[in-house]
Amino acid sequence: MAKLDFSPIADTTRRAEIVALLRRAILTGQLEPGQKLNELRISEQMRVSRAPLREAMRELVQEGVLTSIPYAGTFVIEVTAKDIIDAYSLNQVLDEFAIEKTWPQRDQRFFDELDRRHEAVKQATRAKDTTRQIETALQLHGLIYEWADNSVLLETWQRLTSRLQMYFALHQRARNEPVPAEDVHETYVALLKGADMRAAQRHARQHIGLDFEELLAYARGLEKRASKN
Amino acid sequence: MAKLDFSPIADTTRRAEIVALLRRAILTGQLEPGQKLNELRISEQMRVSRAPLREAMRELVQEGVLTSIPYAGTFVIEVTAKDIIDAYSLNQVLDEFAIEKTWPQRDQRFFDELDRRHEAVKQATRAKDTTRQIETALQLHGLIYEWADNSVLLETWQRLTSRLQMYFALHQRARNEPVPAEDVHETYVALLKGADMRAAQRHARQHIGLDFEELLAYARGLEKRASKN
DNA sequence: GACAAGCAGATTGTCGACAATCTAACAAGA
DNA sequence: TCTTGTTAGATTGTCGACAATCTGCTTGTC
Repeated sequence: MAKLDFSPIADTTRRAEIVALLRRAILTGQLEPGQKLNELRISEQMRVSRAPLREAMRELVQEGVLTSIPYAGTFVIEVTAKDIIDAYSLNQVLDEFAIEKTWPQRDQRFFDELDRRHEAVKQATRAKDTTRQIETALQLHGLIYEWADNSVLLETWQRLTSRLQMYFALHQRARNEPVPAEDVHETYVALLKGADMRAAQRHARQHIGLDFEELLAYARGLEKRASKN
Repeated sequence: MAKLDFSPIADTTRRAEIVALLRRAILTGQLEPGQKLNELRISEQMRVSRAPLREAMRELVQEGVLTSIPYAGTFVIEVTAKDIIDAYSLNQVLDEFAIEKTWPQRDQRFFDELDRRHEAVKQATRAKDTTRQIETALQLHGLIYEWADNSVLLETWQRLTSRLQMYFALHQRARNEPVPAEDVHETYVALLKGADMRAAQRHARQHIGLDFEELLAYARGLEKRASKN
């Protein structure tokens, strides 16, 4: 018999679908930071009872994109400048580690996948689909984590990604500008294919630092608005 | 009026208590890796309905100490040698980062807290309370994370800690030996009080590496047993 | 005896209803 | 006017029952 590896079949619980729906709504900014999630209203809209909805919300709380106060409600997390700084500085450290672990494991499959994801970003950019652009850019960036062969690291990155995606989405949504058409990932991809690991690590630090400044400015704006209340 | 800052009052939901109970049972090794958690049985034992129990289990799944398969059940995670290696190597990186961030913020309160936690470890060691010894040692270790002033880093550490605690507990339980009476944290504490940050970082790497070898041997043993089935 | 179909029991997933708690508006008193 | 007590409404937390799914056994067939 030919050895064929099937992917696990999809989770067919309502809970899993609710998690996906809610996560997407949060990460694309459709649900705004600080907003309260009314269980009854949402469960009616989704045509689902509160039980699986509540379980889904528990997962997202643990995932870090929701926060829950007993008997008061569950809310989308607030975004502060400090949160963004914290997430980014940790991300830099993890990037370095991921690159180090991935480096000796790079092979043709890695390079192919790298190109594939890079292409996906370019396509989303051409289509001016900002949401998808953010998604694909993070997926491109996540490859080094998937290749690092460290399950705990990968988990950590995925948690971090949720927030980064949310931050970027809010940022994009706020400035409401056409996205940059130039390809900012060209150098990154080239360095990952190259022979100088240190250079790749350095670039990851700086490359990330680029959008960081903008993001930070946005977060500071948020805080200023909040303090006026 | 005297300015007194109250700590937030405790969560008084059944769910929160169930989470605490289950987590403790898992992290102390009372619930063995791979073991299935029967919802009905547990809910009856705790005199609680399945709803809050299930929500609690969702949290622990997301926390990484349980794993869930739809319509099949929820299980305590299995521990493999690779998991331990992964957790440890990430922990080393995070330690370095935490020390770096904590370093300029060290003050008298930090040193006092350091001594307090160190004392707690020594006390647990004298009392030969292995469970508590693991707990307090991890708390001592966690101080640099609390002091680093990076919420995302702290979260990450707490997730990692859960597993580390579980690994240590299983290890202790397996070898069933009296715990080391000598104080292995003396140098670590001294270095954190000192002036040489690099030295502290180096020691964190090595100090952790110490028990690591033993832990790894235990994990390898586990895998050997598993493969016999 | 080997094997597939089908059935029974157990377990998880989901539902609708009730209990506990919070919030905000209002009334009463200093 | 400010504070405190009360109450009604809304919302979250919890419960017990039902539906969907899985597992292992039995039965029948070859």
